[in-house]
Amino acid sequence: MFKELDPLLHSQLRLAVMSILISVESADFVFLKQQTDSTAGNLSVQLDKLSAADYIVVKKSFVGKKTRTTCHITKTGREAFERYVENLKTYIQH
Amino acid sequence: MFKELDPLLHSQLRLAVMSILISVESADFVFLKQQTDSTAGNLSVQLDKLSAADYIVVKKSFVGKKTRTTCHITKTGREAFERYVENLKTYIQH
DNA sequence: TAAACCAGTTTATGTTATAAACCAAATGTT
DNA sequence: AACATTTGGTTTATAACATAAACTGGTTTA
Repeated sequence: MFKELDPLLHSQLRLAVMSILISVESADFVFLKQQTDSTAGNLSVQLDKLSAADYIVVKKSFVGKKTRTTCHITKTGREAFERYVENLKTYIQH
Repeated sequence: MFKELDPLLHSQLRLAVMSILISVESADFVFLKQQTDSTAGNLSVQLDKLSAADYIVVKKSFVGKKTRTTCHITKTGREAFERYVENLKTYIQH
């Protein structure tokens, strides 16, 4: 009846991050922080978790002298997100 | 952009319970346990939380000599669920 | 009358989400 | 130049949470 909800995605901030990353080639830390209205600490932790699960890839580079952390979604991440959304529908279709 | 997700509903088991209760007049403990495939302990705790928030009402009665715990959703609960679903759509519509 | 069962509740524990504190480098201010 | 502030994060501490395990109180069965 009810399908399992991937705990990694069933989290407000991680879901928001994935929701952004699924519709964009890549997004940097500052952009994600703005869009999700999160604190840097929280975002940093959640990006780590998503990247540890290979749902996203995090790249660090420089723009001039400033560091830039860029994220993009992986195939695994995209599939997990799609599955999460499908499974979620078993809860909210009434 | 992303709407807040009611933490009380953003929980797999509580969401499943509310999902059932929104489409039925009432449901008893044993039925909810079966449908959600949860343990009695977990279900008991989560029903308490939903009822503490006035999202559901829990009634205890007897059927013969056996106790029966029956639950039904409240107006508050119904509204919270509808809002949760609407807010969730800001995350999954892509 | 003891064992097993039913319908739950309470308690203990590991996990999680989150904020607070921190850090290093760059930039602005006097 | 020196000092403060901002930027772009990471690490750490903590409170809340989800969950399972243990327990309870009554009931049926052997």
